[in-house]
Amino acid sequence: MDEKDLKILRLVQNDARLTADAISLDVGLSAPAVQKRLKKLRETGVIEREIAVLSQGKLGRDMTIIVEVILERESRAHLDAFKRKMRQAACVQQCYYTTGEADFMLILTVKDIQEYERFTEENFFDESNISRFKTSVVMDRVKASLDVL
Amino acid sequence: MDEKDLKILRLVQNDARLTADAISLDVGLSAPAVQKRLKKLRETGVIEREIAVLSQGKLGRDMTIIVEVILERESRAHLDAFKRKMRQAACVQQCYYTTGEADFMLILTVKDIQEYERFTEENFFDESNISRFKTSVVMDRVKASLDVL
DNA sequence: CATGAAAAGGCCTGAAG
DNA sequence: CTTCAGGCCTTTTCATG
Repeated sequence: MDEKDLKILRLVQNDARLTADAISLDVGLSAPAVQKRLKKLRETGVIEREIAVLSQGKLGRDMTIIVEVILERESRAHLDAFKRKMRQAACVQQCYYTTGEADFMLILTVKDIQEYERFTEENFFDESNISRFKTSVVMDRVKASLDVL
Repeated sequence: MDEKDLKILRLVQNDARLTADAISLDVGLSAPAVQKRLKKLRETGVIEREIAVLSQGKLGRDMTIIVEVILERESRAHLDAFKRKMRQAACVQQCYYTTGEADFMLILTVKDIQEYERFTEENFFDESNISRFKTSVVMDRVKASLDVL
């Protein structure tokens, strides 16, 4: 992992379709050398995966909601059950288990507020283990980068 | 946008390196037909971009922090200034302007708590427009999907 | 108008220097 | 690491439903 690897990573984390040839010009290596480094970065897990980012708006899911959840009981079994539920729920994009007031922080994308209401009924009200939850509607997605470097 | 397009999108949002040939088997089209659909999906912006997801842990930035920020004054100028700052800050991965108690919700990744402290000093304490902020440290990143479909 | 088959071009992957 | 050759993927072209 030298400076050239970092440069390659900065490029592909913004555009995974760049050809090795294009990268080689920026980095100052031959195209095969770049490919070799990319292969190693994938194998070692530095590059976890390569994905297509879809437009939420064009797919009719342009509403983003943030939810703080506080559980009633924080036993291991209850925590795991809640985590499992969030992983399965399609509209949950991100779920964090946190310190502080809330136990969990969720970021969801939905078509409209009705879809969110349905989500809460299926995931918060049926199960009595939710103490309370606080909903915030996102007015502006100011920044949504995935850049690590 | 028919069912075949949706199937293609579901595949590439998980793995953008799939060949058109591999996709064609799942979708029931020829490889060129898949390529043409992919091209159109890119041109129309349904596929916004294709990126490499890097491992935060392997790059030494495995600490995730969530911050709720409440501003002192909510004038347009102050809002814009804060948004601009967040866009520039490298450790800010996501920034949302929200309804509810907090004005902004941030998700950052840092190397350690010292880096976060530095961030707060540079962005929260120097400027008097921050009323208060609440920090939560992420213990478990339960889910971090980007799947829209 | 979108699909499929075949050919041309470009890109990636190995070996040798 | 680079150069070069081989092979795969992609991208046209063109004919078809």
